[in-house]
Amino acid sequence: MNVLEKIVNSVNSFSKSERKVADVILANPQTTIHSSIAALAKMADVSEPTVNRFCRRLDTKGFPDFKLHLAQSLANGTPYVNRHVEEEDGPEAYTAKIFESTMAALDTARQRVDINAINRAVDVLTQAKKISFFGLGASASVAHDAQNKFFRFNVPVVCFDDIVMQRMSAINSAEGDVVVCISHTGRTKNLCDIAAIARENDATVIGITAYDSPLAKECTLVLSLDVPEDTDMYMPMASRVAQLVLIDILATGFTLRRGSKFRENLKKVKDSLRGSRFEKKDIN
Amino acid sequence: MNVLEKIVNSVNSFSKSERKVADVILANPQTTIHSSIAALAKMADVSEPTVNRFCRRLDTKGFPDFKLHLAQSLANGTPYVNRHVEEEDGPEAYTAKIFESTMAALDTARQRVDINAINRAVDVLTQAKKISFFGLGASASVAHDAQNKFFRFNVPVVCFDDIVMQRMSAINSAEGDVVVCISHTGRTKNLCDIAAIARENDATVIGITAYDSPLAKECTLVLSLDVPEDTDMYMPMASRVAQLVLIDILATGFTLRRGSKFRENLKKVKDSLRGSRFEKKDIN
DNA sequence: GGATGTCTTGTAATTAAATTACAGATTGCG
DNA sequence: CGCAATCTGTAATTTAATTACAAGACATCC
Repeated sequence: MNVLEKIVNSVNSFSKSERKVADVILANPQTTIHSSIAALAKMADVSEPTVNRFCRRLDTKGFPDFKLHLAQSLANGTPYVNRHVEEEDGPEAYTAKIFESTMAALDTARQRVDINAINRAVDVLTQAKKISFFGLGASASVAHDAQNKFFRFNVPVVCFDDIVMQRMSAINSAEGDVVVCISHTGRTKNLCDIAAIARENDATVIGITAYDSPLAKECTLVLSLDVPEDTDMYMPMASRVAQLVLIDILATGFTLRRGSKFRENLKKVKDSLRGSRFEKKDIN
Repeated sequence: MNVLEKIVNSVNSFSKSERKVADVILANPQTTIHSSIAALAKMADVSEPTVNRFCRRLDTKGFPDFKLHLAQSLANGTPYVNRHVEEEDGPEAYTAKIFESTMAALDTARQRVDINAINRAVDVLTQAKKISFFGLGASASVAHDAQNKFFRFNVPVVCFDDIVMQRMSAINSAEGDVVVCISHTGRTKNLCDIAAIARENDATVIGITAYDSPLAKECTLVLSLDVPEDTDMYMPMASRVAQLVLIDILATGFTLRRGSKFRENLKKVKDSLRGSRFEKKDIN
């Protein structure tokens, strides 16, 4: 609950002087946050400790902390919370909710992600002789995206969404090869097999999947994104976005590790696309 | 302008020590507002006056005033700012930056997206006889993802990332068919052709692309996502995430339009996957 | 290449602010 | 009316923030 509401709600439990303080604050909250305790005490015609006690009563650590809370209340933000889409939602509602819950998911992913694991993954990827991205179902498109990114780096990279091809590819892998297996749940049997086969053939296996999953057990290195998913929709949504961002991070780490000279190379790749596009001047 | 953005914008005009302060604050803004100037100075490994000078440089009266502004910024709903990855960034830094700039991109996308257009797109999609998703390059994986989602709805859906197949598919389209063309820039020649061909054959063409682009001109309906992209990296990152979220929104709108009975169908699809997976009980 | 001036940064002193401890006042109740 | 409990204010203490100043880094110009 925000502090302003809290003041209004508990106005009855205040003593006479505390109420004076409450009145002044409610009358000019904007002034309050820029006042010292002395100034506010004077405005409310009470003593400074009274103001301080008032702040404590509202579960804040003291006057400065109270001002902080008040400032936030005034800015009145409801940062991203996970909001579920409901049956009767209109377009505005579900659009906003999906954006917000995706952002909330990214926020938790950011907090939980293991930087060390990322760093090690980047290590492994930069030294790879060949990189393979495997995913099935919804994760297949993430694998495709990863291929598209790493392809630009001019390293041998493959991507299969076909179990048979994945299997063949895994069997042919060798030391120095890196296989990235992507699965939100980590419980897709076929993919676990692929990971096992790849490891038997001395490839390094990176899993973008859940900790403690069967797939994770088969991997050399696990990148986990504990993202809450709105299971009501029966579709992987936020989890897959988080996976993509993780791919972006790995790709970025890769380019940074390779140094600035390498970045020029990327520019060349991008420029090479120009021929297939309409120039920007054409349209303006 | 909010203080957080201000910090990011003026990062170049900072001195070495001030920059250290900026980094610490951007890395943990929540902690900052509950810290004393001494604690923050220690975290940034600078002296207390340096922190104070930093605050002054940002047009605040001093440290306490700065904390107030910061608190308001954090509450204001846009805690995430677009931060560019730089050469010397370590894993923590670039990971945080990519997460944050992606969230910032989603935030601007949310604000700029045209709800009416979304609603009409959902209309069109629910009535489609057949849905086709076409994309090239980085957008191909978005098209794949869309296919995966809409496939669950038990509607005829195809997806091609091959120009020839796209062309054939477009030529064979008819009234009642919906073609979704995905391109961040909207300037890929081949895709413009596809859109034109599909329209000539009476299909409805939805473009997930930039306004005023050649592709947009060929479309019946344009869904635009004006997302700022970190062009230094020469890779589509945030734009593609925004596209995916848009796909999620369309898919969600689709299911809601179809009603609750239809949702049960989705559950069935999901349950059907169970056979290919390890049960959750197996691992706990 | 060295000297000079400017800009940055830190140490120590000062000032301002907030908090605590305590004592006086007020109110309610027997 | 008197006692107890609660409330409120004064003064002392502590804590935090700011200022003043000096040392160091850096660039520039001779």
